[in-house]
Amino acid sequence: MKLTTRGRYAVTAMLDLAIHGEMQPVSLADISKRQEISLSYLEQLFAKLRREALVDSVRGPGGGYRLAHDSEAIFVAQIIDAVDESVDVTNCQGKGNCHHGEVCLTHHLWQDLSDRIHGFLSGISLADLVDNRGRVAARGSDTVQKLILQ
Amino acid sequence: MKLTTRGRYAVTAMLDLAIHGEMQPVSLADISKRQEISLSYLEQLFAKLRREALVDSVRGPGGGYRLAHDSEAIFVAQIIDAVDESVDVTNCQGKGNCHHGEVCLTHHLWQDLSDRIHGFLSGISLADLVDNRGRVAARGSDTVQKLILQ
DNA sequence: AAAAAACCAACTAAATTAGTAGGTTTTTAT
DNA sequence: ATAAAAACCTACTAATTTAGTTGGTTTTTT
Ligand code: FES
Ligand code: FES
Repeated sequence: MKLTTRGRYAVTAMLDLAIHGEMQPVSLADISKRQEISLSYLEQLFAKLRREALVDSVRGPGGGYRLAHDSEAIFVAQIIDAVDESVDVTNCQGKGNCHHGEVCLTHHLWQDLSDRIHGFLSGISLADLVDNRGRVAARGSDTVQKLILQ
Repeated sequence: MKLTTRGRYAVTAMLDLAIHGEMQPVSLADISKRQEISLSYLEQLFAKLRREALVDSVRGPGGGYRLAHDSEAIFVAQIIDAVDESVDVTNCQGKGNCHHGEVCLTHHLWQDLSDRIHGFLSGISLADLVDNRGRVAARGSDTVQKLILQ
């Protein structure tokens, strides 16, 4: 499993986009300042997010990035997948072959955990995070007032 | 989050102990052969498992390791914790201070995920894994025949 | 006395991550 | 036209971590 700064940065940056990008595109320079993430590193992450069609870019002055879909339709799992972090915790990438080509003793445990993590992150949209300022334990229909963030 | 080969090795080795250690202690040389884990690496892992009182050791020929408790009372989360892998996926180790000493935008998301992962692994004992050969998705009361493993 | 095992400390190679450097291209505003 | 703002692109680098190795010692049994 890889779930490190890279994935956290990507989700944070996308959330920043969801919050500040309603009217006009948001430049990476802005995100870099607000979230304290290296601009160049952000560029690398957004190259991947764009390849996976999670964001659209606008070049030139006044340009930046926009969410490619409604924030209700972008899920945390997609963002993490896009930047090459994997929530898969098996040794065999799900192939079930890490002990002489056979399933090892603990494969099902890791597979099951992986599925649960992915399921959890697949159920949380950027809109959920905006609504709840990241507090998702009691997520779903419980409507929390939109907070002006940052 | 660190959940890599080290944690998987530790759980696999403990499961091997649970399976083969009913009568006499199991040597690391045996586990090394059966599970194909470097003996020296196993020694390092078992030093930690012993420090956390999850196993007892018996020195000298015929010696080896034994579970320090019933397999019903040893949980996967404890094993992972013992070998210094952490299932914590926050950037702040739960302190909530990674953005100018304040909670960052995504803290609650990661905290919540961490709690769920830990909760999941805290609910699975070695006995569960022995019973189900690692298949824990429908765990709990569903009794599956004990399989002779390996 | 020999062998089997735990126990211990230090080192190493490989991989990965986060970040840097140094550009180019596109587009807008003056 | 020019300058500036931004995306876009490639390659490098320092630090960290991991998995594994080496070379022992101590304890206990046969
Ligand atoms: S983790 Fe999948 S077979 Fe071992
Ligand atoms: S992850 Fe905890 S404050 Fe940012």
